[in-house]
Amino acid sequence: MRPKILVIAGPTASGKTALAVELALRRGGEVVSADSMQIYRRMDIGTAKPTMEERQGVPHHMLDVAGPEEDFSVARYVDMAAACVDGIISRGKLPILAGGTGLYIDSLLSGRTFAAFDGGSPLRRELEGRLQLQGGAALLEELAQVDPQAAARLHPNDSKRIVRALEVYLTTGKTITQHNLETQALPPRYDALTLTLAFRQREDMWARVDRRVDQMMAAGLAEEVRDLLDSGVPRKCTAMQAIGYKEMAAALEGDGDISAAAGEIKLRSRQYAKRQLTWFRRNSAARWLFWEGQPNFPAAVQASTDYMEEFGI
RNA sequence: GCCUCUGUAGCUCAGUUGGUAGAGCAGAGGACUGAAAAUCCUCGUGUCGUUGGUUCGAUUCCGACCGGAGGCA
Repeated sequence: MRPKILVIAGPTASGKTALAVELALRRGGEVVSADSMQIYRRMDIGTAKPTMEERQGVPHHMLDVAGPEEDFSVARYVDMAAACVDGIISRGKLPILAGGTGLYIDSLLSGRTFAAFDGGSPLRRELEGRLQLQGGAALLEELAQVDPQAAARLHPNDSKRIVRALEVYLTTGKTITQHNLETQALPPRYDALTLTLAFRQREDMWARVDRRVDQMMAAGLAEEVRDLLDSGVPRKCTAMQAIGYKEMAAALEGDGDISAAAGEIKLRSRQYAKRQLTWFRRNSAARWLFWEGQPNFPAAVQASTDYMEEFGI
């Protein structure tokens, strides 16, 4: 029998943290973050990492587990987060997986494994070089020779995935299609009740996102980014691709227009939230909690508790 | 007051030598298996400022009017 866990998903600024903490306090749980950017140390304001006050004494895992110059990955996340979840279970408490990175959540729950990967391998550099010279269509054609199914699903412009598919085949001798099939056949690691938070009206979500960005600016996002840059964190690393960081870094090293950067951050955050919703919508088993205008936590706690009782956690 | 330029999709603009129009951005939807806050795909009918005129036909030409920008006095 698979361990049962609670998952709280939702787009950015939908209230995941507050609900997770509240439920953890009531039920005796610990929070495991499922956020690809809160992973990094020294990135607190821009990632809206829960403060100590917000955590209210509830243990939080998978925050600050990597340096900003490090390159993290889903595979590393799954390994580490699974250990956290299992530890919580062994302590007799409820694991609450809370976060907005759909790939991380699904990968952890499904028990998915990932094909071998070695960072800056010569093969990868070669593939990327050829991508520049010959273009995606040529590489896609080459992929079609060995893995027609994967090639059929990929668009010539989707160079990131074309390169990875070729890389997987050339390093493991197994096509990514086959790897995916095998991994899909694996039994899920956990039995999850997923609660997805969302705003009924898109405009309400935008307003919330905008307000949150204003709060980040007031809390010193510009200084946080400045510090990262000053300490030598390269602009191109994964952490600096986070929304809020890349725009602010560009402003700080460019025209210095901080308020224009804030506007850009709001825009990118809204677009990100939309993409998150697209991801979450495909989980047909998820229970959705919709906010009417503003978040209503007492009501959400009540609804969540009902669902949890029904689910048996 | 006069002169010049300008008014086209939510925004910035292109265009039609007269046959009712198209890009970027925004927006919507989708994808996603070791970068995922990343990356990629699909979707464009709007009184062409208003109103007269010329014309088989005007958003396109002409006039007037109403916005906007600049110049001269």
